[in-house]
Amino acid sequence: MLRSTARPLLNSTINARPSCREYHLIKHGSRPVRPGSLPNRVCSAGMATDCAGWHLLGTPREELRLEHTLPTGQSFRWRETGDDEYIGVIGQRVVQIRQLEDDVAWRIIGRAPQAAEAEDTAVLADYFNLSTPLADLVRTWSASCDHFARIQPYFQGARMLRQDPTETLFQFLCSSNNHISRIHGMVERLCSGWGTRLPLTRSDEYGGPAHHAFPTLDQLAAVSEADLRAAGFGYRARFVTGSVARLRALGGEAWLATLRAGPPDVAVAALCTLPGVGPKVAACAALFSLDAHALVPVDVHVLALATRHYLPALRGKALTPALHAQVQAAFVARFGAHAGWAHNTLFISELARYRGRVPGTTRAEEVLLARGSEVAEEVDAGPDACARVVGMDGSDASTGKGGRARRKRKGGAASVASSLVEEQMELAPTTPPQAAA
DNA sequence: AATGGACCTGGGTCA
DNA sequence: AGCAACAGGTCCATA
Repeated sequence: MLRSTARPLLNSTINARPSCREYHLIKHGSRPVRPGSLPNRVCSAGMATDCAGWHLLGTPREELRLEHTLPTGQSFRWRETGDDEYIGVIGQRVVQIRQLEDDVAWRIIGRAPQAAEAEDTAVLADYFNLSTPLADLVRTWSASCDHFARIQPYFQGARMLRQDPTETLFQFLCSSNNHISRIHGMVERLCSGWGTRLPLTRSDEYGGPAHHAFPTLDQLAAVSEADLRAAGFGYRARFVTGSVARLRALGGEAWLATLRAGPPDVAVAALCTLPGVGPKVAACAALFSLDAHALVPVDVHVLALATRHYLPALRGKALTPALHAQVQAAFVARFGAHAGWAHNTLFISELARYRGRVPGTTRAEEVLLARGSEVAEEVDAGPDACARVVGMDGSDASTGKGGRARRKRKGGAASVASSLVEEQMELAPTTPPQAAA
């Protein structure tokens, strides 16, 4: 279990507001923490008017960064409510959570009656998988993979969550052939429509929408395919009702929970018997909720980075179950028992919204693909010329689907050129961000 | 065993 | 301003 260091937070982060300078004792795990050290961000105006209820998770930045963990596609239950601040639901609790300079602060702003306050800390620690030390793993992975070592400093604290199995399964049942913003809405409608509402306990600072627990299987059993279609689920409506029925026949939530104890391949095989669940969705559910830390959900992004860095022979091949297994094996061979965690950091670095954060890697490729052969000649001129071409000063705004579409059309030539640029850029020194992002 | 198409919907791109 | 292609896949029907 991670433990917070005893050192006070930086003076510059201390809030000067009188209401926050009272000596509340903020419990952190079994240890009280002097709240005089509660930083500005926690007590800032506009949200909190006092320090009551806030706790520290005890996670330095290399262990947990919210921006790399909550909105990056593991869970669709969090809403960004401010700069590095989120509100979401963990089980029966509504949680407000904020990134601090070198820790994370949280408090419960709503809960079901049966959710005991005494268990709050344990629930948070479990959800954030705090028994697994990410920083140690990162050191190991960085030693065994140059590419990982290069991109990781830009994506610190990308931690795997340990979510509820039922909730995770249905979230990712919605994810097929879909995009994140829409999945978020679908999950939200599922919860608000059929989940139990969680009463707010601190309504003084919160004026947002109501929060709901994820519906239980019994609650979901009352939902028809027509209901779901009306709620915008499209063809996935049938997957949801079908999986609900089958799960209930198998033993419901309790059956799903037993998969945590068994081997990952058994869990994946079991999940794949559910309608709408294929290798990718099963791997997501298992990695994000069933303690299957070695599993790697192979989607188009992961396949792309895998062929680029580990399995060049697979370039251009279709993402079949057999290929999925090959990529999975390659990740385990390289990253070991927590390959799924390593994959998570690599995956984030491939996302469009984060592309370009690492100088000379994914951004270079993106721009190269967008410009095609025009750039290829520059590549031959060496890293310096290449850096000019790809706009290392950030002036080039070429991102998104355009590049992807062109990649498909350009086919092999662009791919070859892209790896060439990457090779060149790997030789160029990069300057990772320092302590601050 | 592998490949190709269909499938709902909507936010972001491009002409 | 509209539109088409696409999105963090899965299922089913074919050779």
